[in-house]
Amino acid sequence: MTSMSDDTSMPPTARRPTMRDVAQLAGVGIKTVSRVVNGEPNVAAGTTERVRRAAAELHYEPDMHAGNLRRADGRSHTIGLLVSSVANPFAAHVHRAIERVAAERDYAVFATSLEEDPAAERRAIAALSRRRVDGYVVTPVQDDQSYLRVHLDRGTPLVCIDREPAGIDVDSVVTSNYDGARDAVRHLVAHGHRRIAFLGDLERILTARHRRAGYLDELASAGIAPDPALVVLDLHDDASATAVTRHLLALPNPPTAIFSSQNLVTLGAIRALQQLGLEYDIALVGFDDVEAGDLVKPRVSAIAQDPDRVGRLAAERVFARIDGDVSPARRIVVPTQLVVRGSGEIPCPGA
Amino acid sequence: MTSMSDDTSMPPTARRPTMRDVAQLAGVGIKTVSRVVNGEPNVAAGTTERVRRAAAELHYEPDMHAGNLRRADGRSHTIGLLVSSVANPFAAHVHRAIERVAAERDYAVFATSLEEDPAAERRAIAALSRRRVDGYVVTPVQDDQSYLRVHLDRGTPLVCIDREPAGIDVDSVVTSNYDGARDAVRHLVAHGHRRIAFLGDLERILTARHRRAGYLDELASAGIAPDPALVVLDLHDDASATAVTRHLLALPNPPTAIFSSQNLVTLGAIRALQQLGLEYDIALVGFDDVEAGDLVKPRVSAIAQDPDRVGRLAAERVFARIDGDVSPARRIVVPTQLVVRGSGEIPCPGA
DNA sequence: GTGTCGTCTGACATCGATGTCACGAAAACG
DNA sequence: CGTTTTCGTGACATCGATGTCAGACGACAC
Repeated sequence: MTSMSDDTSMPPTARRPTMRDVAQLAGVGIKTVSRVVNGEPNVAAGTTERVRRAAAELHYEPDMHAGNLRRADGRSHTIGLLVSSVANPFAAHVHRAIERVAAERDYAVFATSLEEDPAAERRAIAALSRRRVDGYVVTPVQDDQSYLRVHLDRGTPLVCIDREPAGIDVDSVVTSNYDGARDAVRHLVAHGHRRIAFLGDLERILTARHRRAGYLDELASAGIAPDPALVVLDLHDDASATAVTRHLLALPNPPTAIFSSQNLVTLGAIRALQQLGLEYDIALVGFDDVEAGDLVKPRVSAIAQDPDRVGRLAAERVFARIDGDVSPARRIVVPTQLVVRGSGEIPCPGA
Repeated sequence: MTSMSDDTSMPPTARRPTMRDVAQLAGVGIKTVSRVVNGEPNVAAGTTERVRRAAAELHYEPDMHAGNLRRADGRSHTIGLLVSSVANPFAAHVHRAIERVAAERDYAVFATSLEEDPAAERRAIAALSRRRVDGYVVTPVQDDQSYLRVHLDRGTPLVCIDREPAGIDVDSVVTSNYDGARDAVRHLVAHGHRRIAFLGDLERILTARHRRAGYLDELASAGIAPDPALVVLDLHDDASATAVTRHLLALPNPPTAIFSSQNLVTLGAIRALQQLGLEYDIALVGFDDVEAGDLVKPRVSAIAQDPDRVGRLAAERVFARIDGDVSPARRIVVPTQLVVRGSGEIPCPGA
């Protein structure tokens, strides 16, 4: 007869010990265990020791959620992060920066990808609200965030990143999209270019519109009339960017420079230039730096963002609010930086 | 006298409504609200409607944690993900894939970066355990995961990704590091190379050791005696990789090809080659594809991993376990793919 | 008209913890 | 030495929800 009643390997699920179990084993009241676990004062040294030993023996882990139910401040020590996609390099670095700040305070971070879907934004907020997060860091997708006011009124702070909120008055941390775009265009103009193409991201996205505005305004202040044929909007992946770039360069009167407004679009443009063998003839500045941008030839000039700083500042704002800061909403602009590497300094042939 | 008692903008925190509030407003018992919210049967249509209206009017959101306390299955509908860094492109894509599977089941994902710190692994597990996650997906950092057995025994499943677990018998989803490395070396040998340098990641990391083993074994089966001078280990960033590569190429008898075992290291090697003007003379294959690898010249050949598949499979395993699957632990290997682009096909000059 | 049944509903105990409070013992005070 | 304080401790109510159970009611069969 083989051992059917094997004690050590059979049980698929052992019950998770509670404070009561620890209390019983230590021979004390449940409240005393609570005191020891939470480091409250007025527990005899010997008692503390017994409780600790019992807790360790049972591998006891307190249930934060049960505790929060009764606890005065009711904090879940959890925040929620909503971004376009956790796989997007910019968002991923923002995430890492936020996590770093959160870790210092023993906060855990829920991350959710919205993929530019407005419905996903509401769903994600609801899901996190049911989990009672203490605060949100959000890349807004919807046109209007006023539906979030209820959460704010209940004391759950929210900070917007990358894009400005609409309909609510909350802290935001944004990149200087408009000024950055102007910098890019000014740089190209300074190298003699007047026919500068613009490869824009989805117009649905606020920052894309800001970059377009910067492009147009800088052209205007340089006294250059924009050529509608050189302005292409609503690009969001590199394949379409490649196709569009090839098309632009095949025009009878092609651009001599390109300002691409987003990471993937920049990669697509470079691919087109390489295919046509024009990478040393057409100037290119991209918004948002590309990994390995200094290994491509010519090396890629870019308007670099600072995701690390965006994330850190956003996290600091949420935690300040969680800590009770009730000062007026702040709008923090993180400047971009023109990274000069080569592709943006190709001079205009005619000039 | 200005309005000091402004009702609409003053209150910093409004109380969050509970089921009791909804019940009161709807004129029903609290249990009936619970029934409606959870879609339980046997509630009159009119009552359901009144409750719904009351809940909507108060913007009621159920408290999942309070519910789980009493609920029979006790699921928190939350899983934890531990990776090297959420900013690492490989991990970020794994994360996205896991999130996709989780979203289908209304699960939220906690992501934590360990940065190869063994202590961080234990801290993260403890933090998530206190939050009662239903499962873990972990990139192990510690040498021994047997301390996790308690969690497993309590019915919280764990799946390892990228690296094999040690000391516990759980599902794992790993890349074919060893075979991938052999593929890389075989490819270089096929192009006539015999002096192939190896740029290895931190030896502390299991996968790094596997890649090194693959490198050595493939050399051996090609009848090539490894030159210790060409094997450099413990590289983890691109600056040191650049320096080491420059050093190797300055040797009296330099390598004719390089196999770099990790993303950042590959970038560093390319930089060195470009600085020396040798990028068309020295063959290079990198483990793990680099973004924009097809825009660099020569285009970068690589052993590509499939993070999307790794993430999806890992998530499927965790959820299967959460659903009660008690079949033996499975080890799933996701194959790598050799991406031929140019840098790896540079022939050996002598041959 | 009466008994049985299914539907609809709410009172109450409970989940695992913390906040309040009261009590006994020891310490500090006069 | 009596009295006030402080310390150390546990009983109990409570947080916001769900599980159990019993009761009210109307429909239906006899």
